[in-house]
Amino acid sequence: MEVKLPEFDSVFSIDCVIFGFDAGELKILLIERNEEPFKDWLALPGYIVEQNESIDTAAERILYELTGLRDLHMEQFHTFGEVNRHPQGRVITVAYYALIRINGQKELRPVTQYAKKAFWHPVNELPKLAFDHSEIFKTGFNKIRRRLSYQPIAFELLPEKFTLTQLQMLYEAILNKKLDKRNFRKKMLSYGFLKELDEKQKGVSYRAAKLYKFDKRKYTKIFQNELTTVES
Amino acid sequence: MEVKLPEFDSVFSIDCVIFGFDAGELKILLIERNEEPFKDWLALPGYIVEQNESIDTAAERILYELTGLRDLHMEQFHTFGEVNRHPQGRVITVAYYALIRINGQKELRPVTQYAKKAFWHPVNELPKLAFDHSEIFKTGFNKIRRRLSYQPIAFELLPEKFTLTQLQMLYEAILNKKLDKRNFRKKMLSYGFLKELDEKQKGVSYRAAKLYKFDKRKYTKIFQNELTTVES
DNA sequence: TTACATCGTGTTGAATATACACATTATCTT
DNA sequence: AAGATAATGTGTATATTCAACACGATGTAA
Repeated sequence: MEVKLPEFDSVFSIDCVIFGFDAGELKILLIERNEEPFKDWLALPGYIVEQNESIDTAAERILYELTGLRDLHMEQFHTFGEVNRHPQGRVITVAYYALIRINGQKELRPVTQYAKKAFWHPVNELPKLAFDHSEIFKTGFNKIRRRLSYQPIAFELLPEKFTLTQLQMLYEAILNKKLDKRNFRKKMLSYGFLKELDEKQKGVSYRAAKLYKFDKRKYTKIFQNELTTVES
Repeated sequence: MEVKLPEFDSVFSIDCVIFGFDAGELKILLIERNEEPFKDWLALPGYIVEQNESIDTAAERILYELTGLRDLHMEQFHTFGEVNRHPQGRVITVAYYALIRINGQKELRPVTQYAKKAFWHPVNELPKLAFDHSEIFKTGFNKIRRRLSYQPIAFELLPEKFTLTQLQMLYEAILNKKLDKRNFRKKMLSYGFLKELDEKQKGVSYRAAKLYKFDKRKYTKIFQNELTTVES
């Protein structure tokens, strides 16, 4: 080390926008804060990056500590660096998102004291969130919307077996518009990564729909072809 | 301030991937470093964010200091946060890109001592760069490639008046493939944001081509309509 | 005047996207 | 068991977009 890096009172943090889909509604994961500033406020799960961990690792750890959720594939989508976004000092935050299945089983249980609890909240009618988290959410939501229109990322939100109507409802929830049933089905099936199962929906009081499953192998094959990247 | 933020020996930095187009070639802006580490290496223009400036402001300042360029519209595209990406400590860097006109007039002249010089270098055959800058460049290049396929961002690289052939050559340089002349023209003109001028190319030893100009007003109108964003 | 280099232009067929309605099926109720 | 209910599952016609493809016109230079 020939030159010392300057020492500022500044830190990095991670905030996570985790989308889930349940009961026909799109939701995100919020925590209730148990720490100042913004104690008792609702906020995105987020915390400070340790000095010896990469930001991707930090994102996983932080989400786990605040919500008990693990092993989800998150991706960074934007970095927020306004000077006064944190009242206690300079904090630049890297925002990540993920789409996951809300599974009745999975309990949301913070493993640190920083969060009182973690829970799913519908994306419509979100309350005001701590810090600039409302803006972070909005940016993230717009990202996945746009992404959904050219990449089939919706499957990550659905249970393993799902009906085409469920899939369509999810698209409609994210894109916030009605889609045509026949055209939607035609298009989805034409991709070739939906596998029709020999099984039907259970427990509905009307004609049960066929269940489908997402064929990841075919999906990645198709998806890869669409990306042209430089390697050199 | 009730709780103090932790004090790590960690800093934010900004790195800029600035694209230009000249003599039919796509280029990026590099500097020759005048500081350890990586003294004398080629690198992307980049430096440390001050405590009292937002990252967007920092990006502008840093680019100016290292290259003399001002007032360009940069956008962040990714944040690099591996633990050991900087040999002197923990440095997380937010990468920005911009597309600009290389103007014969504009001198590239660093105003700080951190860079010995700044210059344009063709994106093909880039040498190994300092830090993880080769990777940052690659990520940025892939970003603009993908972006070019759904947003007409190429105009930012061309002189104010340009021919359709020049525009096509630029697309071909970025996308790295040949395009069909007639289809390309048809499509570009169909957008309606190209304004045909009453002027022709000068100084060529063959039939001169018509000059066009980019109509920013129409462009933004069309462009806005394509984005559906959430506001609430 | 001739050679050269690039400009500028249209059509056709294929693929994709859009608009649109009703008979079928399983369940529930009486 | 008959009828009501609620959602499933399916096809066609039209418009739009994309892809492939070649050559005469024009200006410059020798």
